[in-house]
Amino acid sequence: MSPQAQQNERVELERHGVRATRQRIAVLRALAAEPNDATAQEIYAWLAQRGEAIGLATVYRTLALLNSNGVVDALAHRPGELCYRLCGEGHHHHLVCGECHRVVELDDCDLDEWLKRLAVEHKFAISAHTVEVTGICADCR
Amino acid sequence: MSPQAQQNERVELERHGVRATRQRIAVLRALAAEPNDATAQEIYAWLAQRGEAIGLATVYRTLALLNSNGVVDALAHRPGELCYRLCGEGHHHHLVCGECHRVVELDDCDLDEWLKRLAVEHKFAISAHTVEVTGICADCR
DNA sequence: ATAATTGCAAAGCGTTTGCACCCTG
DNA sequence: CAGGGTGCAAACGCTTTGCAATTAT
Repeated sequence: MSPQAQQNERVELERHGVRATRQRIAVLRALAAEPNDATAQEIYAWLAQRGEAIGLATVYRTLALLNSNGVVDALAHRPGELCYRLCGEGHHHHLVCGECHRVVELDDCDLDEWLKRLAVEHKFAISAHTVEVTGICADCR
Repeated sequence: MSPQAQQNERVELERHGVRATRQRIAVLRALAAEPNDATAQEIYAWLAQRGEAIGLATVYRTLALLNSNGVVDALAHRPGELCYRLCGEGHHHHLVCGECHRVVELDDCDLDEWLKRLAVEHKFAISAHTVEVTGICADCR
């Protein structure tokens, strides 16, 4: 990878007040290369295969850090493991293909009105909501 | 527990083509006693505390079985563990209090129109969707 | 310089499984 | 009585952690 390309990841990390290390830049690159979501183990394997010297624990620590800084999304489609993916700005949900695991990022969320109604009806202060839509994409049919 | 009370659980199990054993009846009773959701471990502890002789593995096996037979819902609010709860009939979503983990079952789902639009727009055959709304309930505020 | 980050290996966690025994139907 | 169900303990897979060595600012 060119020093030029690394520059993007470095800036992204520093923008979030995170120290730019070789390993963190590598994880960010792996995420950028993956159009869908990936588990920590998959990212580790991807990097190892390309000769990146990085420990599995570091991958986990980095993903947790990036997630808490809002750089990556953590999806829990299956119990017992988390999937991560670079997230766009703002609030959004995902449409996942059950066959090939392709993920489409949805940018519109029509739920606000419904949520407001729920808040009143059940006397909840609603802080968050997740939506995950599953189906089969055109290519898998 | 009275033999009378056991009868309800027995019928419920047999209705789903599941053999009624002492342990399965006990798990069903534990679920019925829990207004919110519970993990396998919590159900095991609840039963053990009441002197029910049951193995942890059996609790896991029973919950998996009941889930695949549509008797219980499995929610994954937290990574690495599943929560189970008796589910009402039909399609519904949950409103969960992040503080006390109280769960409110929502019976209206206004998403159908939105989903239809997504299906067309992204050429997906949509098979399922999950929604989970998190907030703080009135009692915890 | 020095405080943060890393790697390794060990521990932790919830969950699953193999197998001999037991019970339901 | 036959086949499914159970208990135990060991195995599992993913994730986290302790600690000494390394690295970024």
